[in-house]
This record gives sequence, structure tokens and C-alpha cells, in this order.
Amino acid sequence: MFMELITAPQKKVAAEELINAFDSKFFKTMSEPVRMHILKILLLNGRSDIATIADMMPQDRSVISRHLNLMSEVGILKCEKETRHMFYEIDGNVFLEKLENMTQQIRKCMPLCCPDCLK
Amino acid sequence: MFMELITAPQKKVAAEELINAFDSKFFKTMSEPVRMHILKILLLNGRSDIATIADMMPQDRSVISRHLNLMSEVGILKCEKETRHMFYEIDGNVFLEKLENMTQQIRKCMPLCCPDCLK
DNA sequence: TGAATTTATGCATATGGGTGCATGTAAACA
DNA sequence: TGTTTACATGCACCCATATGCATAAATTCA
Repeated sequence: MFMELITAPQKKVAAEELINAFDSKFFKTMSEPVRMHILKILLLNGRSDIATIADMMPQDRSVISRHLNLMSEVGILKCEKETRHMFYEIDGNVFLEKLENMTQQIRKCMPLCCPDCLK
Repeated sequence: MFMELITAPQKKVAAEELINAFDSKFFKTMSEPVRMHILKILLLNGRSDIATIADMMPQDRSVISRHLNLMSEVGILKCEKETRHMFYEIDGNVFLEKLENMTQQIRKCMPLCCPDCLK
């Protein structure tokens, strides 16, 4: 069979590449409902400053500030200081690229590592 | 401009669809390094029972049992009881489908909701 | 310059979840 | 039938983190 030609070291490399492609910080960021709420607000209103976003949410402004900071560290938001306001905006390209990269890695690794998993 | 034809309610629906497509349980599951280690073991060895997996990890067997149970609840693993062993295996199709679905949702929503985010 | 505004940060608190141990349950085996 | 094996689960503990308040720092405005 064709599959038999895949050696154990090759599988190991492929599996490690897949796990490395999984950005745990990204996943953790995306798993928090409050941050998803912020994301929704940014989707609807586009580029906004912290106070404007916080006014639409129950949490304290400092909480929103920290969430936004975290999201920009992960790369899904870009921020820019303007006078005394800090403006945040979704970085759509980075966002898409991250998910597409992980999807692609699975598509590549799965048939190689464990073809049985696809049955 | 073409974009001006998109109404606020349309944007709201699209944004809500995107946020709903984001499975917070899936993200939370994927954000835990120990679970990624389990995933790697399953990638390399294929279908395995709990004890076999636990023997390759520092954590207690009960801990691994709980992680595996959680991962199967999210859908990325399928499990099957055989005699007194519980076997787990990656569900590659569900896994791929989940990520592809989210990627697709972003690709659809972003140009509609906030085209500026793609610049 | 003084007051108001916007954000960042230190701190205390509460909550969620990962962990290991002990135990319960069920099935296989001698 | 009694023992062993494999897993599930209750419990206590610990740590990370989300939260709100108070405050500091920086900037705008009167």
C-alpha cells in the first residue's frame, strides 16, 4: 500500500508541525464570551475607542481595556493611539490567515499521520 | 458605492452568524497544552485506550480520562467502549469541518460587515 | 494653570478549571 | 467466586484569570 511508505519519523514531524500551528493563545482568546462580544461590536461599528466599546457592555472600562490589549497581542486586533484615545480595529487579514493556516495544516497532516481518522 | 447598499440589520445578522459559528467550547478545548499533547499522541498512534495514552504522559490516568471525555464532547474525538477498555480516536472529518466552517464564515462576513478591516 | 477626560495599572477578590488521590463500578480472568 | 484491571467520579487543593475599584499618567479644554 502507498501509506506504508510513510515512516515513523515523517509522521512525527508532521504531527509536531500541526500541533505547533495550533496557537494556544489564539484559542484561549477566542474561548472567552466577553471577548466575542467585543469582536461583534467591532464588526458592527468598525474602528472604535475603548470608552465607546465599554459603553455598550456591562463590564468596567478597565476590563474592556485589558481584553482589547490581549486581543491585539494575539494579532486579531490592531490598535493606534490618537490624541488620548486608543482606537482598536479588527485585523481581518491576520484573523483569516490564522484560521486558514490551521485548517490547511490539518488538511495536510491528517491523511499522512492517521488516515484512519478520516473514515 | 456598492458597499453602501448593505443595511445595518443585514450587518447585524451577518455578525451574529459569525459569532455563533465560533464554538467557544471548541476553542477552550484547543487552548489547553495537555490536550494538545493527547492530540499529538493520537495522531501518531491512532486509536488508543486511556491507559496507553496516560502511560505516555506525566498526568494521572483520571486526568487523562477527563480530558479525553471533554474532547469527545466537543466532537474532535470519537470513543467506543470495547470490553473494559475505552478507545478514543480523532474524528478527522468533524475536526476539519469545524475549522473550515469558521474560516468560511469569516471569509463571508468580513467584507460585508467591516470591509475596512481587510485593508 | 486647573479641571475633566481617557487610558493604563496595581490590588484584592471570586470563579473556573486542572490536578492527584481515594473510592466506586463494571468487566475480564484465574 | 474472588482477584485483577480499566475506567469514572467525588473531593480537596491550587493556580490562572476575569472582574471592579482606586489610582496614576497623559492629554485636552476652559
